[in-house]
Amino acid sequence: MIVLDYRDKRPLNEQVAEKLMNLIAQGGLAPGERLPSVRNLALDLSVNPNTVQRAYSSLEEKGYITTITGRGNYVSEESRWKDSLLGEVLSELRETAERVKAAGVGMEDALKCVKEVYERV
Amino acid sequence: MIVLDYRDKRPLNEQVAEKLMNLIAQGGLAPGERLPSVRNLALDLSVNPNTVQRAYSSLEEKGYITTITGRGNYVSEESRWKDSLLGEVLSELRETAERVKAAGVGMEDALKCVKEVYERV
DNA sequence: CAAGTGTATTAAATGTCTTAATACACTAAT
DNA sequence: ATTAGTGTATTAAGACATTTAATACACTTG
Repeated sequence: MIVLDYRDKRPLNEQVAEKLMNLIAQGGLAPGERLPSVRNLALDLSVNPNTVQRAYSSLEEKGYITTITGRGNYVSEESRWKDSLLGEVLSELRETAERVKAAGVGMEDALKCVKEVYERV
Repeated sequence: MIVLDYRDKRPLNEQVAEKLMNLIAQGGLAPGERLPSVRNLALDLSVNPNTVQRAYSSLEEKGYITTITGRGNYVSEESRWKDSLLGEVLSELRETAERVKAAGVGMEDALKCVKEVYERV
């Protein structure tokens, strides 16, 4: 389900959170679906439960999942996170585009680059 | 010349390097121009000389500046860094585009976003 | 020679991340 | 009620990166 990259310098809890978020955003985890328990996912990933819990906490804070004590963590309805995700991701794209532009890349090349990503399988 | 952001979680030496790199890429520091000495910039930024030196080292490694022991650090000719900067920046754009796509943003919207950045003054 | 330069080293302080070992409250099934 | 499984919280310890500090050395220029 998830594979951690130990060469990546980012904290494990962030990696876990991001990968789950991507899964949710792409529909790999449907709204209402239950996530693995903190302890189970920690076992799967060979990671400390605290690390998984931090990942889950940040996901709940951002609205991707809903936590029910004693039951588990469930994927939220799309309406809970869709808008903020779009906003976040588009502002990231703007920032990157600014940097690309500042580096002297022409608009045509930048657009072509984005297009290629979309047209790839 | 440079202002550090202590709310930013990234290391100071990376911030210094990035801000100088942006200045160079945008022509704020012309090729051949001399950079402040390690000690002087450290004083200006209220930062340890070691921190500035690390920033300068990474800039030299990437070809943005040329270091001459006993004399100082000088901005390299554009040809030294232009290509690698383009590559780096385009791969960053690809990564961001992947993320934008994964979040469910349509290609048209993504392209429009990039276009708007370029058409802005 | 003197001043200013880049460079290197060692030590200490700090902060974050991660693991580990518990403990507690809640929920569901029996 | 008991039990198993859940989320949550706490404390301690270690590993690691970042930064500061205090030096020292080699080089270049005037």
